[in-house]
Amino acid sequence: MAKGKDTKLNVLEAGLDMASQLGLECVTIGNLAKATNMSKSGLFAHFQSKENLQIEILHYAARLFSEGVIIPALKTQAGIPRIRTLVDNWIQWTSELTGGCIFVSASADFSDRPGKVRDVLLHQQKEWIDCLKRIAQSAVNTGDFRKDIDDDQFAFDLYSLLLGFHLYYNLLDDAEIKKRQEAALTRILNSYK
Amino acid sequence: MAKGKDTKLNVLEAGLDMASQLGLECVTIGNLAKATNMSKSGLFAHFQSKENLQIEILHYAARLFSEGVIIPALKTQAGIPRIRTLVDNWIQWTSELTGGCIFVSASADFSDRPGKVRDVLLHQQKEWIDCLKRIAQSAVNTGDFRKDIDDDQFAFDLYSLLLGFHLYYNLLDDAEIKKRQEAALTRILNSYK
DNA sequence: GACAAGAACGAACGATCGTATTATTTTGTC
DNA sequence: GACAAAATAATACGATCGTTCGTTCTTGTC
Repeated sequence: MAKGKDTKLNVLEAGLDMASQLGLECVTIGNLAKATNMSKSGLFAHFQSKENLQIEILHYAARLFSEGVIIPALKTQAGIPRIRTLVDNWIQWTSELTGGCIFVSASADFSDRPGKVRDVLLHQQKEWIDCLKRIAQSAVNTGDFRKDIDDDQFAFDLYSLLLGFHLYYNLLDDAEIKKRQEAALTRILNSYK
Repeated sequence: MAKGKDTKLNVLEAGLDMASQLGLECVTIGNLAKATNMSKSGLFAHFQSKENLQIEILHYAARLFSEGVIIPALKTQAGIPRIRTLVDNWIQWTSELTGGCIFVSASADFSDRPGKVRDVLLHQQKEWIDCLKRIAQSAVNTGDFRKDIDDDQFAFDLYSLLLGFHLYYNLLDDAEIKKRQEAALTRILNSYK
């Protein structure tokens, strides 16, 4: 029976949208049911708890993130070009969402909320950082970066830049933020050459 | 009548603590009443709506932030030493809070939630960025920074760094984050000399 | 000590929360 | 088309949400 899959995907899409605007904790089963023209109980049956719903939204977001940000970057030329593509894709990803990036807001919201949701989120964030580290290493291999770089430091530098962009873009609505992000990125890249 | 002031400060303190852990939107009047051993209605009377409560928590946090982070930094030697003090104070501030920094989580949560809370938050964030710009200018005046720097870019660079630190410190619980933050700060400072 | 003002409370409102149970509709298989 | 399984809905539960109202306790002033 394929109907259930379709419905669930619809719900997850609407859920991600809602989480992007209001935060993962404020995605309510009632509101989500309204948004998808379903009954509360019909929607609830697809997940078995709100916690599961939140986790599935995170997994759904991660799938989209992987398909839209990471994989396309890995297909481009390794080294600095790949890093620039990754950053561009990330910015594309966060600007396509109605609100902000779900991982950014959830990271702030769930860092002090122990439970399965936090565990999943933490795992995802570590994977993302590992991804940044691998991309740094591939830049070492191409010779774009020098050999003795600290890839953890690079991941931190790059992620911080994206977090700054996220704030300036979403809350502050800064018109010149793209320019500043590019300047900062160039400075970071140069420091690893 | 001074009793009211005391109680209200107690409530705001507990409210800030709760907001730091759960996010500003999840500060509930019922829970806050329990935390302060008050009745819901007794507590509610001090604010006239939940929105006002949230706004007053933000103002209370801003006062503490100003007293604990900004003013002490302004009393130290202008230039790079002042910038380093500011960063240290900021880190001190966020690690003294039970959860994360209320401004960081609220910025993520309220960027797509129009209303008075968002307006206050936006105003505070712009003031904070102005503060960073002024401190950059004072470093220009002392000669620590060269004359043609872009102070908006500096504010962005520094704020991004703090946001990165915040994530690594709170969610990822990274033991080496202090070291990485210092490395990144030094690199930023050098690029403005 | 009377009196007004302020502070805190108790109880209740309608709405919504997450969840469970039970029924109905839709779907795929034979 | 019969039948089982899956998907969705209807209804209800206790808890909590933000808020209101009327009452009681506390405080300061004269």
